[in-house]
Amino acid sequence: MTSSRVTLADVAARAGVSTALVSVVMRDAPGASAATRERVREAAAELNYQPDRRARLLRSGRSRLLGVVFSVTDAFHGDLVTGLYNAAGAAGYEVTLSAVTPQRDERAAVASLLAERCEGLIVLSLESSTAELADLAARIPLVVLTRAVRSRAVDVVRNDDCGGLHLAVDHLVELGHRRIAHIDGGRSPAAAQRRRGYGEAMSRHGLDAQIRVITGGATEVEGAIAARALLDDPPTAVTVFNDRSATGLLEVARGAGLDVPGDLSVVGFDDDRLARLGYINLTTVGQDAAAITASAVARVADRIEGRPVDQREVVATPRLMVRGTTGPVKGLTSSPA
Amino acid sequence: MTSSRVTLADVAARAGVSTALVSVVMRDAPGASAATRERVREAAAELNYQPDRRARLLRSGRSRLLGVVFSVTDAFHGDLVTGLYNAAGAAGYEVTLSAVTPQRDERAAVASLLAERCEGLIVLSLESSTAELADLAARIPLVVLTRAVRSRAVDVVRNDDCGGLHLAVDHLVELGHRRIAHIDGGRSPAAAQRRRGYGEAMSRHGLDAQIRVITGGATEVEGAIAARALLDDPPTAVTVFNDRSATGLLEVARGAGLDVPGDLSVVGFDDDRLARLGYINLTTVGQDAAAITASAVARVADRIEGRPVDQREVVATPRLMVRGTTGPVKGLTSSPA
DNA sequence: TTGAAAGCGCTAACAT
DNA sequence: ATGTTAGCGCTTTCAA
Repeated sequence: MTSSRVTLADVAARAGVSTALVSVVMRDAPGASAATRERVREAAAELNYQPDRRARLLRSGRSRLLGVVFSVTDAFHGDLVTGLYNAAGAAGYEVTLSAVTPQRDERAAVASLLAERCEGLIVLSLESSTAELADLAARIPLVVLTRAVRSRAVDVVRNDDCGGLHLAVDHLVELGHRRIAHIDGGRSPAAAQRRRGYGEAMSRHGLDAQIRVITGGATEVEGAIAARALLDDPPTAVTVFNDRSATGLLEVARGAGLDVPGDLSVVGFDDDRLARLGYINLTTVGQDAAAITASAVARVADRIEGRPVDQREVVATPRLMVRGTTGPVKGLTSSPA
Repeated sequence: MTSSRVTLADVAARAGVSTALVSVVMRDAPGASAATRERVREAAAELNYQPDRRARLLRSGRSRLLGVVFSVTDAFHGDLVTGLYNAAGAAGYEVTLSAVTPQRDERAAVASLLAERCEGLIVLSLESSTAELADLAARIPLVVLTRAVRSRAVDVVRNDDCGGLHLAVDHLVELGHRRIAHIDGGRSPAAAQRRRGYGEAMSRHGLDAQIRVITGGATEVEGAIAARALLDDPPTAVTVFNDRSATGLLEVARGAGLDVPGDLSVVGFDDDRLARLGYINLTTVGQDAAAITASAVARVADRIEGRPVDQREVVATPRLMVRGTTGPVKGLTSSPA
């Protein structure tokens, strides 16, 4: 019943060779004749041999293992984990996951990874304080994703949130919008970046920035509240802190009889699962998960292998995903004169 | 820079004792004086010692490690992973995660876990065929979650989908509904179970089962289509295959001017993130992730530890989450006569 | 209560 | 091309 007790020695005995030779064959290392290789592989297959990664890594000193801390509740983390597997595989590293759950905090997740002797850590999102991160970074190569860290001692890879709002505003201006509001996301670092990007882009176009500040956060409810505030004197377009908030706003705006995008164009941020749903179909600023994860793996590999690193922070370029909630300003298309 | 090279021997040297004793202390095993314990702990802390789990497990033969295969794209898997960490911890097991992504299939995820020498596997959802699962189950203790498996050779823990629809229908009947439709979810095993539960419950109440069959699946779009079909002659309530579909249905129903729950009560299934959103606030049948995961861990532990197992399939009891999309039948509350 | 020694499954030197 | 030996960091007899 419980096999998996097959070891190198078993394979060696069956193939009639030494364990060292089996090791060579299993690792595709040079130093074995084709005939032997064949025989060893056959024996291994017959015995259903699985190399024991732990023993292998214990002996060889290096683990080539990257620990990834992520949160099970965050949809975008799924995209990042996907990218990390790809990037790590390409770079010759394995990935081991450690989840943050409501009952398992970041500290626990990190400790578990440390006990597995990862060579480097990639941490998504974060409860940890800057000080904790700096401590950790002093112990092991570390890259923090998706958030800014106020420390010159920690490597960070993050999205260019500021640039993302430039994209959003440019898109709306191109469609003829001039009265564009921004629904703010509260006091997270990301919200500040996005607010700034909005302001910069508006000035660049010589437009008045009518920032609607909704303090407190990033949820559907807050988007809905913002929408109500907007209804008195609606702009022709809004950029919203994130997709969740934008979804709440859409809900209220449509409920109040506004046509989207006829009366109001809406741009979100994140390109999360919600935004892609057919019936929401939100135009939004997408983070480039593939680029972010590739940078993260490259960076942590540089640290592990002792290569010099020129900058602590890598900023990824976002992409505008044009969908159904943005359109030309009313009257613009219907004025062929 | 790169520490983490601290070993038991280092701690032993610093504390002035043998490595065996340090091992005892680190494992909280009996056989060391309080004074020694104190001294060893101090030394370990000073050196920032992290036990090497690999070496530990290699030596002790057992790994007490449970491998979990899950999908990064499925929100409910997040809940299950959360529960698995809790249950495994309580049972004295560690959890190691292996994700299925668009570029990493179940086979790869399982192979990686096997190489880590997990003692048991818990696999969520599944692309694998029944035959593959049966093969795997012959090699290592295995429990499959969230789906039925047509094989007497595989342990399964799943939700009582049929019973869930009994709950939903009972709730609606209690609110005075008699004309209740069911939006079907296509040809998955789960859809069949839910359809059956609906039919059974309706007969039990002596009601006519007006099943609206929408073939093809489980998405918002399909819910929306079903809603349109319903609009000609709407029932007073519907049970819907899942929350995603129910969300699409809500969208269309409200867009058509129906008041929910005034004109139409809606019950979903899954209690996924969407359902809990304030502005959707869907009454739904929740799967008991805690119970499912506890059963799964208990079952796999039984197998690992060689305890007899009486049944291959464990069925968890779902729970009705009453929220804002169900209410009394119109006229019933306003007829105090 | 404490220490010495063996060995988990594997890889890396070094021999042959 | 192949085998022998040693030892990764830890736990586990067994002896003191």
